[in-house]
Amino acid sequence: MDDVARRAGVSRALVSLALRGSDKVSPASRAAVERAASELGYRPNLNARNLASKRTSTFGVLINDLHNPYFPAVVDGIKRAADEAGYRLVINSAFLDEDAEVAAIDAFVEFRVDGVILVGARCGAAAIERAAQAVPIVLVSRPLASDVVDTINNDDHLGAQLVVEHLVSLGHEHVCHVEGVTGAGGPERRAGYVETMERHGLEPHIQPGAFTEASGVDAAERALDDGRPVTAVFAGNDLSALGVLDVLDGRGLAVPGDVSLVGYDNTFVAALRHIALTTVDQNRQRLGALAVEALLERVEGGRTTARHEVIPPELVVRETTGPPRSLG
Amino acid sequence: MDDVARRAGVSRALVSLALRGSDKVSPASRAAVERAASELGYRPNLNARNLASKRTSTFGVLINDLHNPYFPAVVDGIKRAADEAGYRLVINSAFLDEDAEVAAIDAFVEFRVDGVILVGARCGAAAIERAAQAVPIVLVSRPLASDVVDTINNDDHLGAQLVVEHLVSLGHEHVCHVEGVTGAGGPERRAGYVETMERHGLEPHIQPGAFTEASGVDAAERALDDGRPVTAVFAGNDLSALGVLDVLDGRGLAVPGDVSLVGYDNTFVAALRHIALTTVDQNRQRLGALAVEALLERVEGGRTTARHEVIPPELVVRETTGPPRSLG
DNA sequence: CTCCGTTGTTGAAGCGCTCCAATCATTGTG
DNA sequence: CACAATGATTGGAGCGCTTCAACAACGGAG
Repeated sequence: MDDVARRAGVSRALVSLALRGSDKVSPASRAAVERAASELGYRPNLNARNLASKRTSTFGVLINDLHNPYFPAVVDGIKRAADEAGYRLVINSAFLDEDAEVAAIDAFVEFRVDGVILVGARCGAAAIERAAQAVPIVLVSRPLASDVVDTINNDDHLGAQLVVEHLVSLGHEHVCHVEGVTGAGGPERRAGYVETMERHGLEPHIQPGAFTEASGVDAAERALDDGRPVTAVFAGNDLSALGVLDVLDGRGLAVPGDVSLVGYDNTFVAALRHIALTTVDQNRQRLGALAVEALLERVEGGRTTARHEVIPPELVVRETTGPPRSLG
Repeated sequence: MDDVARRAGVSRALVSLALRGSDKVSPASRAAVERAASELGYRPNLNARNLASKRTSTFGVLINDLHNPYFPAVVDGIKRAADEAGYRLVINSAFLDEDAEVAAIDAFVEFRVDGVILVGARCGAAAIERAAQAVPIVLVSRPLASDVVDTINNDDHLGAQLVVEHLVSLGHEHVCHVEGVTGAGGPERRAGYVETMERHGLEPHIQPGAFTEASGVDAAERALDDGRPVTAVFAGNDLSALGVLDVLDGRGLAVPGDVSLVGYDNTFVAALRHIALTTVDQNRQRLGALAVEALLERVEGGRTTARHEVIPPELVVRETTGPPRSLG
């Protein structure tokens, strides 16, 4: 930086101002500085800048599992909103390891990011609230009743309701739900399912599961061997729906001819033409954008109370749902 | 840090040493420092540390497109190797935008990361080589004949050869290849296909395409309407294979009964039981691990010449390949 | 009892930037 | 023509850490 200043014939302070586009720099010196900088191949040192200015203009984004096709769209939304607000992003993934998650959050704190977005974090609430004392934190896709961190979630209860309404309107009465016990939103989806079924005077039929393809396979086999009639399956997420689909195929049951199938999340797999799964879209881009908005409110707006946002999801009807055979 | 020093009754310098686990600190003062630090909730400032020590112990990882299911496994391998070597990771994604890619690389340089790993980067070679003057760079999944950056790739030529050998050994003579023109590795796969076909005295049949599902659909339709017989399709990657699969399904052609199908990459989609696509595994974890290794050789080993690694892929036979109907 | 090698500890000098108060140059006003 | 107001520029302090030469304390060898 000294070199740049000397070469441009100005002081270091002016170089700093010019390079950051301050408006109190004469066009002449700005040009001189820019020429000198590019001739010297000068790159400002972010560490020094962050240290001196006591802010990083950076948000940390922690993704619980990079492998999960659910996340990219959320990060997409975050990225777009952050770009617009002039913030940089630092992404990290914990690959499902809780300790790694906490370590990653700590790293964000040590780096002094201006805010942290946790997407689908699995780690304990205590660790999160502790970190929240040092930096604003917003949780996406993980409900948490806290008054120190913000949360942004889709309305899982409503999403499940949409699914059941759709199936019922097609004429289904025997809708089985493959729940996602541990996963985020699982309990809410289940509750929405049960409530809506009962409102229509139908008997809930729940098979335990997780948010994986394998659990979908198990649940489907149990459901079909159970004895109770099943004309439609509402899987807890797209991945488990694929497991169900496999079993249906394997048993020669046509979809949606014999059994209708619905997933949740609208991941790109559901959109593959060869699968064309009816599912629920959470509007993940919006989820990400709202997370950034919440952070900005705290960082630049000075908000200190927690904000808990719940946005409505949308049913995406594709080719795995239709009227039950008896009506067909 | 001053507070910690005072509370522990030692100097700031000693706090620094103790917190980084130096071995020339007495157990007594180490304990005192650690207690003081945790009581005060002290978090070292990474920016200050990086500035003072002139190294960050961090590698920057740039993923060309977060949405592509190809990448997570590579990052997984990188993460594991970096952890082991005591390096932190900073991940970023450009979402297919070349300018964003260059900007992200610049950001890595400004942050003074110790090394950069570009996974599937699309941006111009010039930009990469320029950045390479400031920081060691290794390219994964993007061949580039350069003597300033390292590259780590799978042997696409060999992979294609494995595919053709597999199909030929099943009895296929009419193997169509849906190429991936622009994508990384596309040309090499094509060349491997052509060469192996010709070695077996078979006539190559190539349909242009890209590495997307939609292009697979188009290519498959063209191939089937073309007039030439087709008993097997070798798609450039898994995604385009899914497009092909959809067309085959739509036309009532059984897979592999009427037509065999092979992809490339072994993404998790290929492994879905409902799809069970025969494909080629690049050993992406290894790719990532080798990238870290290459970086370490430069950073800690002082290597300055370029290293170009090509690792052999493996055929993964699932359920979309079988003997052609005429032999069945 | 002195001298020296260890081991543990410290003060101070940076690292490369930002930011503030102070300075200088210029223009407009009565 | 002096004086204030405005705009452009600068020197220097300071951000929170690491590093290194220098120093204190201490036991063992001569």
